[in-house]
Amino acid sequence: MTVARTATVKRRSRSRRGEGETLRADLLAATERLMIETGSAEAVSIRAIADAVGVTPPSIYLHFPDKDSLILAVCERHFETFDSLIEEAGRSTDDPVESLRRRGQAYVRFGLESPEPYRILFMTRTESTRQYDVVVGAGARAFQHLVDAVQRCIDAGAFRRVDPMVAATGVWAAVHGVTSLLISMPGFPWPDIEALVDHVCEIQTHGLSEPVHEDQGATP
Amino acid sequence: MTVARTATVKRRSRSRRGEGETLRADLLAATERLMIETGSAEAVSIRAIADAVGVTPPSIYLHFPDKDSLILAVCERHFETFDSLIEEAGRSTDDPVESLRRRGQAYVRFGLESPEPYRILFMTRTESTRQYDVVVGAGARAFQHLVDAVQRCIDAGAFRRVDPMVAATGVWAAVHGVTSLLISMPGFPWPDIEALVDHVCEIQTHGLSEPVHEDQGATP
DNA sequence: TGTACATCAGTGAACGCGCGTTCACTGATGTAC
DNA sequence: TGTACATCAGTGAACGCGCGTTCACTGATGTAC
Repeated sequence: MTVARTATVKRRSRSRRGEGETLRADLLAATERLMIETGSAEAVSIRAIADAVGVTPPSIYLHFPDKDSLILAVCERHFETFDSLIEEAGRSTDDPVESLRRRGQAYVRFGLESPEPYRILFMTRTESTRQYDVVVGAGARAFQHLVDAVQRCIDAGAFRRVDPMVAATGVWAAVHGVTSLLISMPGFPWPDIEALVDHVCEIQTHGLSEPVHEDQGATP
Repeated sequence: MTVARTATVKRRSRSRRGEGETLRADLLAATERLMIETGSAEAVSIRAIADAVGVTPPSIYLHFPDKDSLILAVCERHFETFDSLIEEAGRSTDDPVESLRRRGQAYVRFGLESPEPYRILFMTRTESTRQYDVVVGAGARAFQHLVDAVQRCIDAGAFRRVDPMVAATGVWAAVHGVTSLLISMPGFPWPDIEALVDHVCEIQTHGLSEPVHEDQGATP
């Protein structure tokens, strides 16, 4: 898929001396927007980005060595947004299980609101060393936050003494699963999304809780 | 990513009269192989397929109206394989919960053994009407099989009386989540894969079971 | 039994396109003397 | 205060490439008479 390039292009006025970096910011913003619009990094061309900003293609190379670096810089920004959104949601309560549930909901919300960044972060194969570094680096940080959240549930006695790494991976797989399916198959007859996300979170917390439990609010 | 095309190409000998359809089969096989090798349908070119089969590009159009149709035909075949593999695994036991677990394990196995078909079936946005028809048509059939399997667990009294549609979607999301993450991020420090898949299945069955249960084998 | 002919299963060359990237350049702007 | 000049922030044109697809054709093969 390729995005239509406008025939009449509005020229961006040249930056004042010493303000060349403003173009860099504009390029990042335009690339991000086009990535969201087209739905894939491959479909966003250097020419389309240049057009969107009102500049000629070669000027992009004044700020990024190649196209990959530009796409990667956009992904990096998104990973930071992603991590801080989840952390914020997790901090909004003192109850560790409820905190984990809110993290899960924030995760799905991020994915559905920013499907293309989500796709690039979590749904495309990370091949190049550079992409690997960015995604795995930032991703490992975010993942550690999740492991900590699971550990707090175990410490509070709400979860069984499972391996927190495995449990956290399972939680991640569950929220990623629902997010990525909703993104990939918008035409599928999904049940109510909110109910589905609640169910997924409930299964995780119930599944990880002690086998016998009566005060957790699960109706028999 | 593009696959290197061999310089010296072995010519396929022309089919005998009335046996033109054999090229069709060869094209499907070669396309499937190239899709697996390159990791994406976009990266497989008409020219590369023609080379692989030992034929010139235009002859492909004798059998498929365009590239999309060829790719789609490959996906269709894979969906049938996929569905029958899962069904076979599910039928290998009479216990409905164990049957569901085996389905989950077969699902992940299929994804890890055929990552590129899996990616095309479940991880790329289904946009074109034709792709939509194939994937949603075959997918809906496979999904109904899963709903039935969940329903059997409920009927047997092993699962709570949840909405089987929602529960099945949750199970799907869980196995899809772990499969797609393993495919997308091979470099991530995953825990032992078998233990992870077991854990994911266990969380689903435990999470869906009645809150109070002592004979299900979960260690406290 | 021999031959003209329709048909089948392709071929070879070319089309126009969009792509990432390079190269030599330009013109405004700030600075040194 | 005026001017030469270095530098900054770009431009315009072109490169080679691979792509999907089309078009007019070819040559072997089976069939009808």
